[in-house]
Amino acid sequence: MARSTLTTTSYSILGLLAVKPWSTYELTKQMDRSLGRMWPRATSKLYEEPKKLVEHGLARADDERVGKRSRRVYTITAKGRRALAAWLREPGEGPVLEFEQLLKVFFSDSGSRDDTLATLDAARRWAQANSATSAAVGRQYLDGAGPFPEREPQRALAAAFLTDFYALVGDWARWATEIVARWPDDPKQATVDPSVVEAVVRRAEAAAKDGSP
Amino acid sequence: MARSTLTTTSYSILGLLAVKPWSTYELTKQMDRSLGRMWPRATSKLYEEPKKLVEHGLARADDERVGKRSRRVYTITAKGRRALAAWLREPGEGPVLEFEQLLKVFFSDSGSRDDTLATLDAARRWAQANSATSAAVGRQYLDGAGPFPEREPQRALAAAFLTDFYALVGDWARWATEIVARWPDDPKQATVDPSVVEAVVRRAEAAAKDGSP
DNA sequence: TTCTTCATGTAATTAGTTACATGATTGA
DNA sequence: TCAATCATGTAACTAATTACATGAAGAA
Repeated sequence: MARSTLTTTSYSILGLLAVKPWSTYELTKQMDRSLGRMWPRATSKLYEEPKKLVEHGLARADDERVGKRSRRVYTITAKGRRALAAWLREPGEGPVLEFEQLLKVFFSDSGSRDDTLATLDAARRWAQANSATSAAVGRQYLDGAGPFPEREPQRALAAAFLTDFYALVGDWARWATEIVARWPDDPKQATVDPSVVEAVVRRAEAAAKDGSP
Repeated sequence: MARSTLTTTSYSILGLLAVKPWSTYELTKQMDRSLGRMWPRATSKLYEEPKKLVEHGLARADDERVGKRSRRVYTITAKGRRALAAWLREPGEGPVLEFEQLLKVFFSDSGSRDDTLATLDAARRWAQANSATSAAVGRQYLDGAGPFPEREPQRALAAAFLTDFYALVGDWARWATEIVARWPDDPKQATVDPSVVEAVVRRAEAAAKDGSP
C-alpha cells in the first residue's frame, strides 16, 4: 500500500489541527471562514485528507458521541507537529491566480462593450461581498470576540493581505468600468490613453526596483 | 462518443485563436507571457485543448511545413467566433487565489520566526520577479513594439490589474517582514498592535461600503 | 560534431470536484 | 410533524499535472 504523498492541502488541514482538535464537520466550517480564502478546496476533500494524515501518523482519529450522533474528531500527534514545522521551514510557492473575469476583459474585443461592463460589475460585486465578510470577521476580533485570540498576530497578517486583495479587485473593476464606459459599442474600435499605459508601466517599474512606497 | 464539454481553459485558447491563427508551439509561448498570468495551465493542456475545439467545430487544424519540420496551425471558425462571443456574454467567476506562502504565514505560530521571515522573503522576490516581467512587457508597448497593437486597450486593462497584484504581494511581504522582524524567536509569544488590526478592519469596511477612494 | 531550441505529442497518474446518499438532532 | 441543520461519507468522474519520448533545425 504505497502511501500517498502529502500535499499542501494535507498541511493546511494539519495546520488547523495544530490549533486544536477538530471534527470533520468543524473543519468544513473553518474552510468557509478562513482557510478557503487562501487555499480553497471542496468539502469532500476535508473528509479525505485527515484520513491521509492518520495513515502517516500525523494525526489520530477519535470517535466521539454527542447524544446518539457520532462525530470523528482528529487530533495532531507529536510527529504531526514535527512534520508541520518541517513544512514551514520550506519557503513555499508564490500566489497562483485564476481570474476568469479578467480573462474575459482581456478578450473583450471579441464581445460587446456591454458584456464587458457586465463582467466588470460582477467583479465589483464579488469584491464587495468578500470585503464585507473580511470586515465582519475583523470587527469581531476588534471586539475581542474572535476565536483563538492567541493566534491573532498570525491571523492579522493574513487578513491584511486578503483585505487588500479584495479591495484591489474592487478598485480595479471600478477603474476599468470608467474606461470601458467610454468605449464605442464595438470594443475593437476602442483606443487607449497612452498616459494610462505609462502609469501602469511606471508602477511596474517601481515595484520591480523594489524600494516601493 | 460523448463530446467533452468546453471549459474556461478551452475558451482561453479560443480567445487567442480569435486574435490570429496559432501553432501549438506558439500557444505555449503565449501562455508564458500573458495568458498564464490569469489562467495558468501546463504545456500539455495546450496540445489537448485545441483538438477539443476542432472536435466541436470551433477551430480547424492545418498542417504546415517549415522546411522538413511540420507544424499544426489552428484557426478559429465562424462558429468559434460565435461561441466565444456567447461565452463573453456570461459574467464569469471571480478570482480564485491559491497562496501557499500566505498559508505558511497564517500557520507561522507552529514554526519559527526565521522560517516566517524566509517565507516572506520568497514572496517578496516572487513579486519583484513578476513586476519586472510586467515592466518589460509594458515598456515594449510604450515603445510601440508590442505584438497586436490593435488589442492594446484590452491588454492594458488586464496589465493594470496584474501589475497592481504583483505590487500588492510585494508591499504586503515587506510590511509583514517589518512586523515579524519584531517578533520574539517563538511566534507563539508574539503580540499584535491593535492599531494595525483596526487599520485593516477600516480598509475592509471602506471597501465593503464601496464608495472607495 | 554537439548542444540547444524548435516542435509535437502520449502515457500514467493524481488531485480535486460534483453528485449522491443517509440518518440524527434541533427548533419552529 | 416538518424543515433545517448537523454530520459523515462514497462513487463517479474529470481536469490537469508530471514525466517521458522523439526527431528536426540551427548555432557553436
